[in-house]
Amino acid sequence: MLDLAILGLLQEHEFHGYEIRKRLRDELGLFANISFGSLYPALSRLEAAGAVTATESAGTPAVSPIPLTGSLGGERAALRSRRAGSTRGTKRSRKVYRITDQGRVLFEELLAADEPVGTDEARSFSLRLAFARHLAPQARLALLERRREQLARRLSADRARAAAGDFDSYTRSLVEHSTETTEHELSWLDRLIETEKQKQAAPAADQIGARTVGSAATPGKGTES
Amino acid sequence: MLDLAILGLLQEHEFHGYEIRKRLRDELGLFANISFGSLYPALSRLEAAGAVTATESAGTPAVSPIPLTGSLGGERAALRSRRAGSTRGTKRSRKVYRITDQGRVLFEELLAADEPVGTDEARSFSLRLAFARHLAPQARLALLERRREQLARRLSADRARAAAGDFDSYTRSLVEHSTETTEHELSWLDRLIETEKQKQAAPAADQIGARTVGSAATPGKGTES
DNA sequence: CCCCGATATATCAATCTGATATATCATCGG
DNA sequence: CCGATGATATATCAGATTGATATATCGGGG
Repeated sequence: MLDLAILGLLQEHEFHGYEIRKRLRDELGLFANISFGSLYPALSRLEAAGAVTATESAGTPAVSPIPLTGSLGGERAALRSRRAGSTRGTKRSRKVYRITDQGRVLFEELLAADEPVGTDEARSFSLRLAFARHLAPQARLALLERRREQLARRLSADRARAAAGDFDSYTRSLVEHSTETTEHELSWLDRLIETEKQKQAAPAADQIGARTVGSAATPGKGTES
Repeated sequence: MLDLAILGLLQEHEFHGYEIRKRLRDELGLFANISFGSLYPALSRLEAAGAVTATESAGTPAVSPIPLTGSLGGERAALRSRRAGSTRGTKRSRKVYRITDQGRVLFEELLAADEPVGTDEARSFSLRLAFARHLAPQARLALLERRREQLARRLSADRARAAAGDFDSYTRSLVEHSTETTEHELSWLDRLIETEKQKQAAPAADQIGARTVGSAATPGKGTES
């Protein structure tokens, strides 16, 4: 779960641990407050797997106030070890993580996989949808429809429970609300699917060659072994 | 989390592990599929804490097909040890769990506590609401209003995210849907709160002495064991 | 000057999931 | 009668996550 989120964040930018946490919290909102006890082990995991590289940095100040679309392409000029000269502005030695080619492959696998990544189906879907722009139109549609099936299953389960109906008023209200929420999400998803199909039916012409994943029709390589 | 769910189930019935799992899955629906790796340790935990007692049973057949509202009050007549005579119908030696007075106290504490029980706020609230009938009207209202505050916080966070708006269409749709869902739940909660307040304003006269928790006004004993 | 809050990394116990192992019993087909 | 399958039933393990705690640096307010 976290692995996918981290790799997704690192797609277009390099970050250090503490800031990854902030981004995940403030931007996506999917992870209310990731624990450092999961974040740092996840980063170690990814580093051990060769998906990211860590660079000890004495940290280029003025980056903190959220530049977002900033360029800062290849400047790994820091690396004064720790506690070297301290050019002033050395907030504190940080580990800056950058995604590798291997990491991009892993990202694509995690993103396009059939099974939910991690323990929570809803979270898994939301996370993947947040990165859906990295998926091939085909895989994107598949993602939406897998989620649709999940919700349909949940809806029948909810309805079955509602029909059984040996509940007190609180539990009944809970089941009813759950049913409504599922219906609401289902209709939202249907709209998304409809939009997606129209988008694919139309030639659209622009940005077809964008970085995509999971389509058997991808030209050349097809690295997703 | 699981502790509260188990104790809640055992309030009005005794069960063995496997069936607790089924009940939690089929009735509440809050736990899609509890792992045995959490269920059995939880039962051991509760037993060690003196909240439940375990009785090795050779198991009274014909209980399996979901009697639900069945009486079967005090028949712990089994207990032929394991593999004794086997009166036929001895499914398999099971451990039947029964809640203790200490367990009821623990249940009330967990149910009325301010902090979410376990890791998931939504789940924690749903679980507590499902057992809200065991709460004093006062504590019940407090539960609803604590949840209301959570949702209000989430709503502002969602709106802040939506306002920032540097998203692609998928993420934007996600944020919008999340906002709508939160609003929907908020209005549901407001209705619940309103109903609850009216219920408390009206004398109602009947079932005031029901088992309640967290009210300093609860009358004596109340042991319906 | 000192404490506080933000930044930054790290580790620990407790818990939960998913997988796996073991064993009994019922049912259905051959 | 036998074997496969699936439901019942308990147990344990590795891996992931949370919440708490520890450590350390830095800027600002009182």
